Amino acid sequence: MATLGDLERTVMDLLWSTSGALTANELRDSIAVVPAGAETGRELAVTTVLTVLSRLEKKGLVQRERDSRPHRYKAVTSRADHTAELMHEVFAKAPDREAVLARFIGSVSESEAQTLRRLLGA
Amino acid sequence: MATLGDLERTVMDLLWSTSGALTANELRDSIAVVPAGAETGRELAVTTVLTVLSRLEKKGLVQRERDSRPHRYKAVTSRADHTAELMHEVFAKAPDREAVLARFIGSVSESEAQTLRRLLGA
DNA sequence: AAGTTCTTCTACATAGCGTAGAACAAATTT
DNA sequence: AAATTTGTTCTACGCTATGTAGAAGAACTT
Repeated sequence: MATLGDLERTVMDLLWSTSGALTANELRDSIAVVPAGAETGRELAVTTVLTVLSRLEKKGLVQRERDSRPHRYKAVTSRADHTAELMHEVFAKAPDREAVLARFIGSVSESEAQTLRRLLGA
Repeated sequence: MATLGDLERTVMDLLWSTSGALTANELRDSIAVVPAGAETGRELAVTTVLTVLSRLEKKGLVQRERDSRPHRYKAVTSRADHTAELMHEVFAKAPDREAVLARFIGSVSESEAQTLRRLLGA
């Protein structure tokens, strides 16, 4: 799976935290409000957002509703799915999986370990 | 942590599967023998390997022994450590960790799940 | 000192991403 | 329907990461 750039990531985060589908303009507005750090709330050009959306669509992360006129975009998978997929991708490439798991487990918090125990169930 | 390119990855894999430290020439030779897929076993220029090694050093993935004359290079962390770190990095960025864990667990094999149970102890 | 071997510097091509104007298409208004 | 507004597509440019390596400089050998 492709790596996401900063803006791509921002857009995906917005789409992921929205149940419905969003238009390029809605996204543009939301992004302007959330500038990373102390930057001025500069507005992006809508075309910029559209370009990013097209790229995300090509990457298979975003689906576009072409019927409604201001096209609406939504994430294809949930953020959790996406993250888990990324993790698994990295994991699958390793030849020494057991060792990886051991170290990974060592890096999660106790509550997360708890969650894992529960999920792994009986 | 930075993403690795193909050649960078190849070099790291070689370093990871070697206990000792390797020289640029040794790496160059090994790479020539292991061309991805059906490509011809073309040799890289040593300088190419050296450039990559410098970049990996700058990224903190490789340590260089400057005392011995043909400098020797070795991986700073084990592959398992590196992989686990990458996984954790992705994981940490997710706001919905529980969901991520659930999906991740769903993607690992039964034997790996078994390993996880064991690692997580009683 | 001369020759050989190794390292560093510099450089170029390609690809991904942020960015957006220009041109084209569709909807809305008059 | 013509004009105007709104939205989409095409094209493009700059920057950075990466693969690639020659040229030049440094160090070791003989």
